[in-house]
Amino acid sequence: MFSKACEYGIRASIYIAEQSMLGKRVNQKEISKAIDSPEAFTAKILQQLSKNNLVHSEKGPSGGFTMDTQTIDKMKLSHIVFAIDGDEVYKGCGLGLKKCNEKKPCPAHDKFKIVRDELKKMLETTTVKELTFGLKDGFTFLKR
Amino acid sequence: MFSKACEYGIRASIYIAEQSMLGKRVNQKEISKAIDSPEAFTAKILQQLSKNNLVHSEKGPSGGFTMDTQTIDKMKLSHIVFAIDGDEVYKGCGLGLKKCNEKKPCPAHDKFKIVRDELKKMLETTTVKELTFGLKDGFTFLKR
DNA sequence: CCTATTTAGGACAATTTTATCTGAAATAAA
DNA sequence: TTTATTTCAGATAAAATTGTCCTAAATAGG
Repeated sequence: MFSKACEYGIRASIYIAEQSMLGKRVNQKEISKAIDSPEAFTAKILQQLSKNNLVHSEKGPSGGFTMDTQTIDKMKLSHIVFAIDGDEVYKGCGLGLKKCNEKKPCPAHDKFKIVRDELKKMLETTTVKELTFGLKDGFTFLKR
Repeated sequence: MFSKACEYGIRASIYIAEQSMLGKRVNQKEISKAIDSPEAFTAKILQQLSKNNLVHSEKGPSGGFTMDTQTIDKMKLSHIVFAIDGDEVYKGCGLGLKKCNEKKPCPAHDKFKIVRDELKKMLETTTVKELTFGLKDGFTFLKR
């Protein structure tokens, strides 16, 4: 559904948010360990998130990544997905047609529309913050 | 959402079904022209569909691909997707975890479940046959 | 039987995605 | 000021996906 980069990006964001709420700054190594992802590749994705102002980064010793309170409250999954994969997932044609729209739809247009709208709605309403809640209770997991 | 191979596979299947209902057998060249896909690559995908008994192929002059009436009536999108991409799209974890399930879910498990179930349902209930209906009327399109 | 046409199958090539490596820039602390 | 630590940026590598090419196998028709 999403690219590996996007999956890592979402997991990293959730982890950073969780740790930031505990007042903790985390670095690349910790993050990739916490979400079980390749370190260097994850670093690239963190750069992307940072450029898009979805996470805050600081260099130097005791540096690392944080997410400020405002962002934690506002950030939706759609922001991460858009920054990494774009909106093709829920805007593109299910059958891969370049110019598929209401006026000249592919045969499955309406069928896919329902699913894609559902996905879009989910991504746009789900906050990163709410996804952190289950973590501390040990109800949900970011690896394995 | 799906691989290119799968997108071409679905489009090809719809086209073959449509032509078969008109009593016409179609060959690789016609198919890739009709759905605007790379010919050799499409040939590979047709092989896959043929091996999975989703389409019928015949060699030699005046050979080509057909879909028998029974198959046209029964075939769902899920059959094509499964044959080419597998069931990862609607069974795999949205965040890419290998062992994500009800007992040990990822933070977004329930959120994704709604969407994936919707997708699964759509794929399992949508027939290739019904997708051909709009084509003859010029309401729907398989290319561009 | 011979030839032309078509699918089947395998090897190969190009592109995209995933992942690694190396050095520069920033910065905190000694 | 020096050193160690960290992110940033660019080059490179590996793997997967997408796409091509060539030959074999089947078969219809002359």
